[in-house]
Order: sequence, then C-alpha cells, then structure tokens
Amino acid sequence: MSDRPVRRKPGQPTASQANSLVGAVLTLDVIRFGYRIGYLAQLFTGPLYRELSERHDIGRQEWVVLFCSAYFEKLTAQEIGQMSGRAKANVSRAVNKLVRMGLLKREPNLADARSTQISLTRKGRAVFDQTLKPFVEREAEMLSVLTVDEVSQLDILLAKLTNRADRWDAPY
Amino acid sequence: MSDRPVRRKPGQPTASQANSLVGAVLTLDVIRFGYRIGYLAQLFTGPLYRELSERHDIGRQEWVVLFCSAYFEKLTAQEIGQMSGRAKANVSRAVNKLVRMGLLKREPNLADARSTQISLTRKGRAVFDQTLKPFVEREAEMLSVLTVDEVSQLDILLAKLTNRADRWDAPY
DNA sequence: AAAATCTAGTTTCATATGGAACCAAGTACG
DNA sequence: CGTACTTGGTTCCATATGAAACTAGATTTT
Repeated sequence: MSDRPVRRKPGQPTASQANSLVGAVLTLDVIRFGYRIGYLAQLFTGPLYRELSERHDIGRQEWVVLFCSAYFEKLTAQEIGQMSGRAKANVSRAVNKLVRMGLLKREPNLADARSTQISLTRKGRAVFDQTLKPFVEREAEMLSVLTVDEVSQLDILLAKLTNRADRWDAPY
Repeated sequence: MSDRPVRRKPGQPTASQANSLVGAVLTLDVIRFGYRIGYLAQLFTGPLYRELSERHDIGRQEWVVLFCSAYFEKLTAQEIGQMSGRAKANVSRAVNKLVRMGLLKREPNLADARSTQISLTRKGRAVFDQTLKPFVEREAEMLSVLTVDEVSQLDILLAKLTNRADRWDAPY
C-alpha cells in the first residue's frame, strides 16, 4: 500500500486509484467472501437507489415494498417485512408513503381487521416496470464479466447459500 | 397467506410452500443475482454489527475503518474512503471516534499537511483481532453449505466480479 | 364472556447517514 | 509572488433508520 499522496491530473476521476485500493482489499485472505459480497451488493444497488430517489422519490424501503408487491398480488405489511428482512416500522412508513403517492392501494383484510391487504395500483405497476429496468440492466452489466457457464454456476451457488435447511439465515 | 395468486416461475414454490417468504422471493426470475447478493450481504453482517455495537460500541463505519487500518500500516482518511466506498464524512467521524477511543493514532503526514497518517494502536490491534473472530466464524457458517470445490468456484467468480478491467465498479 | 395475552401496524425517539457548505493546505499559472 | 483553483478533512443539516412504546383488534384462559 502506498503511503504517498495521490497524484493525478486535475479533473480526472480518482477511479483508477480507488480501484487499486479496492483491489488490494479484495484480495485479502480474511473474510474474503463476506467482504466481497458486501462490496458487490453495495456497488450494485448504490447508483440504482440514487437514481430511484432522484427520479421517482422512491427510497430503498419503498423500492423493496414495491418489488415485493409486484410479485405477489396481495400482501400484508407483515409479510413484506418477513420476505424483505426489513423492520416493520420501515415497512409501515414505506407503505404509507407509496399509498400517498398512489402506487399502492389498501383493502380491508376480511380475515383480520388489524392488517390490510396491500396491492399495486395500475400506476404502481407502471412505475415499477419502469424502475425495474435499470436494475435488470445493471445486473446484466455486473454479470457481463462472466461466461454463460459461470453465470449458471453462480446461480447454483447463490441458491445453495440462500436456500438452506439450517437456520443460519434466520431473521435476526 | 395460503392460496394467494402469485407471479412466479412455474415449478417454483409459492410463498406458502417455501419454508419462508424469503425463499419465495429468492426464487424469482428477475434480479435473481442482485437480490440474493444483497440479501446475503445483509444477512451476513446484520448480527455481526449488532453484536459489535453492543459489545464494543463500534458501528458499521468504525468497523470498516478498523478493518482497513488493520491491513495497511498507514492510511489517510481518503484512502480508507476509496477502498471502502464510504462517504468521507462517515470516514472522518469514524476515525475521530476511534482516535478518541484510543484504537487509532494519527501522525502528521510529512508529504501533505492536510491529511494525517492513520494507524492502529496496540489496543486497536487487540480489539480488532478480538472483533474479527465472529466475522470469520460467521463466514465459515455461511459457506458451510458448500463443498470445498464450490467454495473455490465461488472464490473465482467473486474475484472476476470484483476485480474487473472496465469501470462498472467505479465509485458513484 | 371478562381478563389476560398476543399480534399487526403506527408513532415516537435517539442515532446513523449522505450531501453540501466550509476551512485550511496544496497546486497551477499569470 | 499573487490570484484562482483543487483537494483532504470537518461540520452542519435534513433525512433515513432501528428499537421500543403504544393502539387497536384478535386469541387464549378460566
């Protein structure tokens, strides 16, 4: 690791310098996996969330709720919390905001008056479809350094890591 | 939540059939990779950060700084920011806190008086070694569902994803 | 069926965080 | 040199967040 000041042309981004430092950390022999997974996750979502909040005033929490709602016709706030691992206060706030924005609608839950059935409005579906695209594209970019074979290897490995029988992945 | 209509790939478990709602989401066909990587990252660090802040009053930002400092003898705050992807305000606060706690020390940077050389104190080293253990152990648990072969596959894949020539992973 | 218990969701509070303003030191250029 | 501009780091501010208190509806117990 260099201990001298960074030297570069004015106006140029510090990307190359940053990258070498990142690379140095990422080849360490301790917590290689945990560190790199976290690094990837942050890098993947970072620019996406930024754009999302600038363009649509939708934050991380709101996006998660939107995502879940888009794939299950009707959900309660609790179910969203369970499947996303978010604290229920955040889910509550996110749902309320999305309802105010007209992207979600609530219907009374006949089975239990404490909770409500949450579902996407037509507008919510449209916004979701629109906002999903950058995620899909960025994922493709992220994976673009892998061969088709490697992608399916990764798919299998991720499936094993996230879909396990023990309780390693218990909610904490 | 038994027979709710669900949009999913044919043959995949429904929310109710999966052992958890998380499982149901994780088998979706969109952003499979991004979502699961983020999910894994969150799950890996979640309990660790909680314990860290309870036991040592060290938060996420402080831990990152500690980790970087433990692997490079001398660093500037800027370098830490670059290699961890954290905002400089957070690095600044974290460094200051760790200095107050006696875990880091600052030495003047002879080459540039604006920045200082940051390094671990003996105490900082001791605390780091102690706090690293749970991370190592939890990583081992996380990987325990993989065979030795699969772990090295994953290692290669992660290396490719994080150590690339293009600018996908440029700081944002 | 009244009392105690539990659960879904909301609100409150204290802290964490990112972005921009800011300050001091370094560099470029006349 | 002197002025303009860049850069490392800190501080300020507005927002995001998690944990716990709280409310109202549901369930259990006797």
